[in-house]
Amino acid sequence: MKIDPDTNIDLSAQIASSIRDLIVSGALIVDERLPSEAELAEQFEVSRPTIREALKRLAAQSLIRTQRGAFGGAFVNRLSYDDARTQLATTATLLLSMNEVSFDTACEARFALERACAPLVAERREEAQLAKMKVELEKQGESGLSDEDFCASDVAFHLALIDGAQNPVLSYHLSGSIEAMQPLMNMITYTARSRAEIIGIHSSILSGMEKQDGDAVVHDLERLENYTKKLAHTVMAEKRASREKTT
Amino acid sequence: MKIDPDTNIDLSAQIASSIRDLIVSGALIVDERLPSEAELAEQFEVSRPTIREALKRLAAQSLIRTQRGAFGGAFVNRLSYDDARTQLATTATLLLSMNEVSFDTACEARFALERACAPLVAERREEAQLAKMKVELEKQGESGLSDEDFCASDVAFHLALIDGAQNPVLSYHLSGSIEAMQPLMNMITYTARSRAEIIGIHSSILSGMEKQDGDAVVHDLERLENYTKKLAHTVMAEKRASREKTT
DNA sequence: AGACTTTTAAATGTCTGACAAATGAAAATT
DNA sequence: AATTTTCATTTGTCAGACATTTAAAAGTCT
Repeated sequence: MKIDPDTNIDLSAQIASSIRDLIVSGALIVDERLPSEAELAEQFEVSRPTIREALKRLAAQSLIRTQRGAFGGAFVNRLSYDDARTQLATTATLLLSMNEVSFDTACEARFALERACAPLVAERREEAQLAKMKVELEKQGESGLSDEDFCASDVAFHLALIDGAQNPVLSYHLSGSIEAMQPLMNMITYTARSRAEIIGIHSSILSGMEKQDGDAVVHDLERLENYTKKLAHTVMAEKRASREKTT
Repeated sequence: MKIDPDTNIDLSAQIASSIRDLIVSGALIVDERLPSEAELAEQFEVSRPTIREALKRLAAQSLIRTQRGAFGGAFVNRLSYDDARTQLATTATLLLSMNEVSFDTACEARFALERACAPLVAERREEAQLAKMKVELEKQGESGLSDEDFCASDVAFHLALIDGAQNPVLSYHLSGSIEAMQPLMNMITYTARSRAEIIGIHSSILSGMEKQDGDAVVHDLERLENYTKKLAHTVMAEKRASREKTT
């Protein structure tokens, strides 16, 4: 193992990249221990701090974990769905906030993805999901509920929905996207939205699932998408009006 | 700014986390310069190597970039779709390889996601996408094409398809998932697959798009999913048979 | 005055060496 | 045999130094 010091890329980035390749390719398997920092430093012919920076890069991606003490070291980490989901939600959030994505575009993507699993969900839904959705639906009807809690319950409702597909890979992709977009939507629309309207649609989704009617669920999700977009347009129009008034 | 040294968590992880929060919350905006490593070390009351490890963690997530020299430093990075896609593909690949996801589950998720954008694609597709898909389709018919190149062209075909939705958020989620899963599928099925069969379905997808017939595209994607699953089952049955023969 | 070159200061990149803290194995003791 | 102590190993953190890069500032020449 050796690294090219002539390029202007960081040594730690190169080393991280070559170790990452070993993990992704399967040459290093889950729970396998990497050589100690001192040994890696020798192998790559760099100093220990450089190796450490490389390992921290990998740790930031949850590719390795480290343990102190004798027989400690860096171990290849089994990437959990939870870790992956957290990363995806962060990335998706930043992608939206930093790239001037229009509300309609984000909204369209979120609902297109959710509708993708509606047929599977309707077919496979089990009592556990239905019960969870019922609980959230009732919570959304409570009068003392804060906007934050309503939003959180909204997210929980939709996460329960997609889990109904019984497909962890699908859940991973969708939950990341929903967790990133729902707060954004909430922030924009909470002033104008009617909880009753949303609860009505949610309730209809639930009954569609009970009847295992995928088409009905798809249709309700379309209604929800349209309602959300309409709200956003209303809010934006109001903002524009009040801005023009002050100038 | 101060950090708790009494917990078991690395100082560099805590510092990275608190800077990450500033970025995600918008307190630090794109292209804003962070204090120099020496200043950060003073603010957080830790040494420079610890600060550096924290910054490398953030760099690994493409949240910051660094520049050497006077007036250099660490800057909040605008997360590009490309960076985000690369990260998602790596994460999704590892999620599949490390968590014993069945082929059917991965395959189902990949096609459910792709079908999600089929209606949008059919409606909005432009000449650029159609042309790109035509090019790939012709390439797939060339007799001298290696398995690797056929697979790469397959990926390119589907990426062009989803780009037809003209929704970068959707493209991000889908391209990551396709890039992760297609090589996996290829590895499993390349021995048994019939290129003619796949090309036939691709060709049908293309004509559906030309006619802006979303339902037809969805139907063809279902055919492709079923064919892929069937291939995988065949291959696995053969493997099982040869294993039993040797024992 | 304007264009070019040189200097310089500031910042990251890397290295050396050291000590602290954790941790499990092995040795010593009861 | 069970418990305690010792010990070696490894990561976590620190201090200080030098190399390298970079752009601004100063200096020089036409």
